Amino acid sequence: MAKENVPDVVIQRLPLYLRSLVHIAERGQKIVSSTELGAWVGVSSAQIRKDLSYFGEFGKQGLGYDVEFLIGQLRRILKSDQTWHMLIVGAGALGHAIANYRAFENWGFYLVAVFDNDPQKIGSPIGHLIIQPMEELAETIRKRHIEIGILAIPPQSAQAVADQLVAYGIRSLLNYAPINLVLPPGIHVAHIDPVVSLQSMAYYL
Amino acid sequence: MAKENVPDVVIQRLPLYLRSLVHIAERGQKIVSSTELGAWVGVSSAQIRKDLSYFGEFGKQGLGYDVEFLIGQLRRILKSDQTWHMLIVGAGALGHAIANYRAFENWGFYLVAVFDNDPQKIGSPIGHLIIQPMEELAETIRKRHIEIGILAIPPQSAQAVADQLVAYGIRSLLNYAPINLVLPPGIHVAHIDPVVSLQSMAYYL
DNA sequence: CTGTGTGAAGCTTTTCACAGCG
DNA sequence: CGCTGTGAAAAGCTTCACACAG
Repeated sequence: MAKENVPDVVIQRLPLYLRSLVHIAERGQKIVSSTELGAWVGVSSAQIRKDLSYFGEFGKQGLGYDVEFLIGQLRRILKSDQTWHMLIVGAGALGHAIANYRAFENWGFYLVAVFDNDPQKIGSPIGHLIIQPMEELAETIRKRHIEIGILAIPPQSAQAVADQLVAYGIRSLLNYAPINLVLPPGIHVAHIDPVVSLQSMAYYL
Repeated sequence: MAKENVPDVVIQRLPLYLRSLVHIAERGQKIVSSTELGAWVGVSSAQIRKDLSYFGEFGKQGLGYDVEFLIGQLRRILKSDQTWHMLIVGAGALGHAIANYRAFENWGFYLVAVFDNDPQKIGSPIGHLIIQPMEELAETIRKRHIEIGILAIPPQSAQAVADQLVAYGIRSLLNYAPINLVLPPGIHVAHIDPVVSLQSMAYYL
């Protein structure tokens, strides 16, 4: 399906291409060149052509790329054309904001369970779900076939909860806790830490 | 202050070093080697030594790095030892979660204003602030010396609001809207888009 | 002996530039 | 012609390996 070994950095750019392509499609545009897409995303045209060439030949020479076709190909490559089940641990302000975020389903990411260890919160509704106690983690992951965990908890407990999730079979983690998780090889983690982003930007101020 | 031209990728790693160093300091550890810090962060020891060498000689040969000293140096390099003023545009669920996030002040980032264009919301409290109308943007940015803008609005209006912020003098943007902003050179943008993170991870599933 | 700081080597990623096709 | 796809060249980044200092 995918070619040999594709650089990590390419995989991180494909979602950006996809996001801009959707935007271009919504404007009613049918065809796009690598130069134009590159201007939207902020990379060179050669970069885009080279990145796509890892996966096949999607363009028409002398013309460009069919926008809808390329969207479909990127969805397939990024596995956003199938269904994934996610859970959130942590039902604070952040957990609520994530649970009510409407953009996940479009891309095949379905939130199917939310957990918290606060007895006050357990049983309360959150979006269309009910907050569950941590004791039900293992069983819910197995029964609902959950592949992705989202951590929206304080940093003190993040490593321990991440270890639990991995022990119960989770292979991908989206970590909103401001701490670096140390996990076994084969587990994929993405960190979202606004302070880290701000600090990188502040360097240039 | 900073050496010649430091690669971007180095600047993006320094906040990760800082975050792990704080964690190490909280455990009461006084000295850390590049090998140990690398294990926490997930990079090689040579990488850490090389990255730090762009800015000076912070370690003691045969011993390692003084944790508190290195924290201080990284704070200085990343300009987290000074005060920055931020505003949020968008007072929805996400805007509220960000406004109530307690981790910014530790690093010198102070939220001083929140804006929304919904008349229903204007005047309501959010954290210790009051939601202001968009008409007050320009004046507030100037009077409060705001350098950083946070976008927590729907993607449809993100580009227009970003253009406004830049026109009024904002140089750094933290964008939570799932759209790629096209901005003039010299303006720094960091994107936080959980769908992009999830899509990159799903590739490996 | 331990662990930093750093040129040099090795590897990865990006850019170039052009053949080839619609 | 215009724009893709792609080897080859260039640039950038990481790792190696060792002199040196405590």
